[in-house]
Amino acid sequence: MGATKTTHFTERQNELATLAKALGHPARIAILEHLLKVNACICGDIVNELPLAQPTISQHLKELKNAGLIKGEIEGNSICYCINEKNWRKIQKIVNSLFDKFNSQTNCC
Amino acid sequence: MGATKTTHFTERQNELATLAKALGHPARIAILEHLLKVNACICGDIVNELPLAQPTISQHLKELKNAGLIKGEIEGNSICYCINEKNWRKIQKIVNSLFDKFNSQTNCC
DNA sequence: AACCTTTATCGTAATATTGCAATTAACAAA
DNA sequence: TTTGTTAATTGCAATATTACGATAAAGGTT
Repeated sequence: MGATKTTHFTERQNELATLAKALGHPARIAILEHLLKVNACICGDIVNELPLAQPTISQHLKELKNAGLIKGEIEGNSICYCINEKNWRKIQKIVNSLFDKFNSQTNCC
Repeated sequence: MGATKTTHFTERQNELATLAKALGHPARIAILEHLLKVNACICGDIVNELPLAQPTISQHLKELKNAGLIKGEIEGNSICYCINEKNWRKIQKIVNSLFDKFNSQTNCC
């Protein structure tokens, strides 16, 4: 096979996995960190920052956008990407909800 | 191509991406949540919990173990899996170090 | 209009992931 | 030793991801 059996898992499990997957590539981490660093959503110069071709960057930006991590606004003939403020903290909470489930008191080994 | 260009990114970016990747599948989220729920590291009955064949579960467990999220200890002829206490919080911190970089004051859009 | 700049999309090749049947390995129990 | 139980490994098919050249689309500039 190879196809992920998403239907067998809960909505929440799939959502969390999808978010993690979006973060699961160094180029996308690098893109996010660049956006976080410059704060102002400087756009296509991400291509100059990273050692990847323009279509590849564009593809990664699309995935980050689909995951809700970033947003892009048209500005003249270029596009301004930046952190999706509305979702960022929400996604952080979703991720932490998994990590916070751990209780070291009752862990057996 | 298709091969991820890990060499072009920092150690940290690759580490974070690898961790996120390990979390990037609903089956692995489900396995982690089961381990978190039962607290005692009940072992191979994960296979009974999830709608996946034993070799598939075994493979997912291996990936979670490689990522440092869980550990497995031999106990008789079965193996006891549980959350890797030592790494769990550390990994949570690594993930949060990304999310905490966001400063809504200076975000432009 | 013709031209340039910027970004998305298409097409395709290389590689990685997912899933499982079959088998093996390791150990316990009879 | 033989048998049973549990989990890892192997081998392979199906699918997904990654990367990029070529091209298209959209808007600005002259």
